[in-house]
Amino acid sequence: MGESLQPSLLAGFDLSAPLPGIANMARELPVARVVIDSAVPHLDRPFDYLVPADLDAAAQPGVRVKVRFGGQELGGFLTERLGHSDPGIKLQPLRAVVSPEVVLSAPVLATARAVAERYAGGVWDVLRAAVPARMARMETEKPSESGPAAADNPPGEPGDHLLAEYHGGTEYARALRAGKSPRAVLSAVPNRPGDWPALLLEAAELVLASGRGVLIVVPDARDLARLCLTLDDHLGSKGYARLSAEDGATPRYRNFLRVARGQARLVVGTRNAAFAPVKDLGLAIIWDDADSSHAEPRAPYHHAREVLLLRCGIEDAGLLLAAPGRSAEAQRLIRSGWAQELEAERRLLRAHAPRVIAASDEFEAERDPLLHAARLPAAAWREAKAALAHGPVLVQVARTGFMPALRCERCRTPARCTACNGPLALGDARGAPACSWCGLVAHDWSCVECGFMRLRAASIGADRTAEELGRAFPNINVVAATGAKPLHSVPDTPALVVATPGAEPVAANGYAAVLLLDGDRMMAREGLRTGEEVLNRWMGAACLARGRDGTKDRPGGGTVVVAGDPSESMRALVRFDAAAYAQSELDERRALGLPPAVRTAMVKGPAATTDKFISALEIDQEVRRHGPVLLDEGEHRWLLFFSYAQGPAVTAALRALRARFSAAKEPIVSIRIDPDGIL
DNA sequence: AGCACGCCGACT
DNA sequence: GTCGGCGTGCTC
Repeated sequence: MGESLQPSLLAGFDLSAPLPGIANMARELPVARVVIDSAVPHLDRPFDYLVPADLDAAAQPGVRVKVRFGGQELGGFLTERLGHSDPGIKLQPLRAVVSPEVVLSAPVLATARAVAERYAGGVWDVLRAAVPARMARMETEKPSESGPAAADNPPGEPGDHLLAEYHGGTEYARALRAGKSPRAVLSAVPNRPGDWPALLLEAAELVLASGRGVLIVVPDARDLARLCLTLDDHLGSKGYARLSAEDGATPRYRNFLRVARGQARLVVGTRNAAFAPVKDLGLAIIWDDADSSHAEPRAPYHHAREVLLLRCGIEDAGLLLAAPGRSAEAQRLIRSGWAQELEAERRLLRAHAPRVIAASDEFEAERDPLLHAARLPAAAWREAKAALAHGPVLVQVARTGFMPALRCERCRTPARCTACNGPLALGDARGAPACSWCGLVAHDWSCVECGFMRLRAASIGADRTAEELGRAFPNINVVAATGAKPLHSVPDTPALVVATPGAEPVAANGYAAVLLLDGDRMMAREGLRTGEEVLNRWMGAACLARGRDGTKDRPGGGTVVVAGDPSESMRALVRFDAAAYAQSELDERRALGLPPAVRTAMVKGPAATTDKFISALEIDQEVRRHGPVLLDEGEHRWLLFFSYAQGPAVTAALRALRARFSAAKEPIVSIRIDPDGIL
């Protein structure tokens, strides 16, 4: 800004009407620039305040402050100290420094700004996710003995060469150790010593040894628990900091302070840990970036992978995207040359991946009513039966409640109510199917397409499946693990473990078999990325199975049975090659001009305002505009398609216009950038 | 969300 | 001539 040319320290102060306390302001750098806690779009910019002399010492960049803003007291972060402000503005004094603790570092602020730009959202919304709520007592708590992270075990004993099992991995490791910041995408080989936590730890230790900090972001509490077991073993619980919203506000803030104070150089956590103020970040690692838990469910709906991409650019840090499968976005980073691919040795993958069997033999199951009820293909039943002699068997089913949707058994046409056209379902009370909208009981249902008179459950939930499997496998212990009843691990004893995607417990020595039962149901969801999501869920579960060959610490013979109609996803699972699948998906999207080969924005709100918003948008003519789509309650939705190169200009235009509309008191339009699940 | 400032009507 | 209606726009 041009004010650096302004010679007078006092420019901008109204000297004719001194403010209270102006005589007592700080002598050096008397102006504090503050981002305020306001969700109002046109107030999403810094405001300047005067620093009273008594707050001078505490008013450092990065601290929480209180300010007076248009009649009310607001919270905020002090971002800068300046010699003077813009001329012609009466500055208010800073009301208070909430705590001298520096909780917002310069690179994190820069990242938050970049994230807000990318997602056309407010900086404050990002900061709220980035900086955990203050817990005042934690600030005075004396740090429990051992100071900076000290590894009890020197880095690098068992499994020190896991990265070397990938083409380019040795060079990648060397670069990390040498203080460089390489970027890579890796699809992890399962059943290696210590599994993926050991692989990520190996990369982290190389960077720690180079004197820099490391950040590891995982999708959820289950993965975090698994990673922390490994870290506790190798570094001790004091050797790193763990940041997860699920740990609760107090431990979260305690750990956050250790990071902010530079007492922890290795940080692991869930999505918002991507903003952890790690000092001198050398490497950020994201595990399983295709998992939807990495997307923040609140505005501006940022994704941890994109946060880290921006942050690594800002801090010149390395990035490692590691996963059981491969997201199309990760594949794009390889294809564009931004990241290198660390590809597994094919021979190694063949030996350590489980054997995968595709079972599409519906008619076999029909002969056995028990298997039919549990919708278990005969091949799956045979494999499970055999595997149960050696260990636990995982059964992955689609996420849904107790109430299944019904279809015609012969032609698969969804069964609908004759009165209101609502979907028919079986309640938990056994009996005739009923409409789940109007409740009308369909006594003698027949298919409107083919006249067939038998129904089949399109899918049933984990609880119901567990019940049915109990009947198909008498005398076998059956446990269910779902989002509602999470279970992190199961013992290495024969049992059937029914779980929904993402909630699969880990078996101590791997599962003897994994049955993937609800592929058709998961595939039935209309959506551009359905095939990709299904493959990722399958790969995630398949990687919990034992390998084809045994290793010295794990038996072999692992088998995966995938049931359902043949599909590209199924073929990719059988070949255990998510990278090739992601590449072909990406090629297809590029040809069609669809995400993630292009970027998208969704604008939605009251019809008139939204249409006006779109026509007032000052963006390149080449940006494709689709709409309006009429939604419920008179709302309109528009979709914009634009290239990655056009991205910054488009999101900047959306942000600027949103601010203009907000200032003009137009109703709120909601904007989502690169939303998942709309297309 | 609150507060100032501003341009019209009603009243001491 | 002055007080005050609330409509519009800004808030460091």
